[in-house]
Amino acid sequence: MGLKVCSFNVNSIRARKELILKWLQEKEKNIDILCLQEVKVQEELFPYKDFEEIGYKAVVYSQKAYNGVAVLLRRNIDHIIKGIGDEYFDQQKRVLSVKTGDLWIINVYAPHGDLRGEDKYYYKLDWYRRFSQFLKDNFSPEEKIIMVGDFNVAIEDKDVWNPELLKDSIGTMPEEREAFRNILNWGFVDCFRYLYPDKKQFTWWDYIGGAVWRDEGMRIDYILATKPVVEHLKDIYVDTWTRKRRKPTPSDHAPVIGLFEGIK
Amino acid sequence: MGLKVCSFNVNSIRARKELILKWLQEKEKNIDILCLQEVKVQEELFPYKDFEEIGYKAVVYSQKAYNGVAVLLRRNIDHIIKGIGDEYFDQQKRVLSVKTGDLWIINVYAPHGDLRGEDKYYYKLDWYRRFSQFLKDNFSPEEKIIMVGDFNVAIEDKDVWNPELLKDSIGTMPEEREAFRNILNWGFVDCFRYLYPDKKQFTWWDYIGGAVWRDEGMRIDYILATKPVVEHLKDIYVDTWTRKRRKPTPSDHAPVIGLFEGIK
DNA sequence: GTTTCAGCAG
DNA sequence: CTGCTGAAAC
Repeated sequence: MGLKVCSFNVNSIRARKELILKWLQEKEKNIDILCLQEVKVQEELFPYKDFEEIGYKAVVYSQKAYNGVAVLLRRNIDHIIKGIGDEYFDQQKRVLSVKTGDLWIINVYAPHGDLRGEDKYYYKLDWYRRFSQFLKDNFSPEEKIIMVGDFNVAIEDKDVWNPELLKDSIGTMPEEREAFRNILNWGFVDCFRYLYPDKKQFTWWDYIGGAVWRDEGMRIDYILATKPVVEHLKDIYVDTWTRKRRKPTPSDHAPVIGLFEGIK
Repeated sequence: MGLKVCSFNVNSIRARKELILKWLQEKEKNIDILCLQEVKVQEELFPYKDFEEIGYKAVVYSQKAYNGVAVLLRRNIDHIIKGIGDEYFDQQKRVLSVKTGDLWIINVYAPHGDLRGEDKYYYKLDWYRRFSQFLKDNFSPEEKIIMVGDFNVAIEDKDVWNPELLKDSIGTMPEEREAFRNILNWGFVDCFRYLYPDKKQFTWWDYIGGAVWRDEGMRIDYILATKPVVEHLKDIYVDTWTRKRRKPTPSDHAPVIGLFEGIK
């Protein structure tokens, strides 16, 4: 009777629909809240029906070709916030907040970024600043909040397979880490690292060169929780069932799954 | 101990590979000579290996994105002619001739054409003239020749589902029919019509509107044979096993299969 | 309706 | 390496 929450960057809901449905039915039958990133589809074209048939209501905030997030759940939907309240940044559909009971779910797809000095490098840092503001404006660390998603930052060196090789690359730069750290400092706990201080576990592996087979990846997908929720954290793990296959082609990310017990 | 010859416009060997292999192994296990059209792939990228594994040697004459033909066979390859000996027309890879024993196989993908007066309308008629010349230059009607392929012409009104509706459309125009008739008159018999003078049987159905389910098609794929071969013709049929399905997506054409008995 | 490509994004 | 778009071809 725990609460099972999943964050999964699917890299296109259309390309991945069959695999996700199979996974939900054969491997992870009792996920309560499924947060998807990079669904890359117009909202009207989201396959609502397929997920309804297995019991999920879908809240979708998305756009054509890029970005797009969705929260699928088997619980009441009591409030929805689409975007971060910024006309400029909300041109890219990256954040969807859904309240169920007294629990907020914030589903995030942070910008990928680029190398230092490039346009997208600055966009990412600016986005993080604006996103911090959004959190401060709408939530309090005293509330029950589970924030999940692809933050496109590996918070520590132990979260990348080869820190020397990947020093100062996208997702490991100190200024990116600081931007993400600000979010945590506001009042979130990194659930995975909280339970497993030393574990090497990645959530993303490059498609190129079959990196997943040598476990050359990064941990950039997170389940974060405010203090009132962390108390209920029971376990958290990365499920490579979808990722470690060739056909049908998987997402380059694996889902992260958190278990919370005794939460209403 | 007959000879089974197949003509199949696959509309991309890469998109269709799995379906064709499945069909060859589950439905048509004993095809001796398989002629493919519109393989749409660079020769280096043709999946030679997959067909070798089930016993076929592949001779490929193809190009990127458009056109491209291949002859797959389980017999000796004694001579190969690529193209029609014309630098201009051979920019489009449409004709591949393979000799096995004293039997010639000529595999043809004729131009699609366009409505009267358009560039591609003239290209098609010009191509037919040049192709006639190629036949005269290289072969004799006294030889054993099986010529197959997508000729993009429905030779008679009974070869289209609605002759009134499709009058003067691509593939039914009198000048296209005359161009194809010239080929037949040189010394080829239309094997299907020879055995079945009145049968309504199409080989192509438009993807649009699910035409195949209402049998709204055209007969534009043929197996032709010179007199010394027609004597051995036993049967000919269109196999809709691949065409009548939704997944994996089939070609818009169905294969035509001819049976010749007592041929060396 | 389906496939191809280039160009872009990740 | 995989995905999406938009145009062109059929």
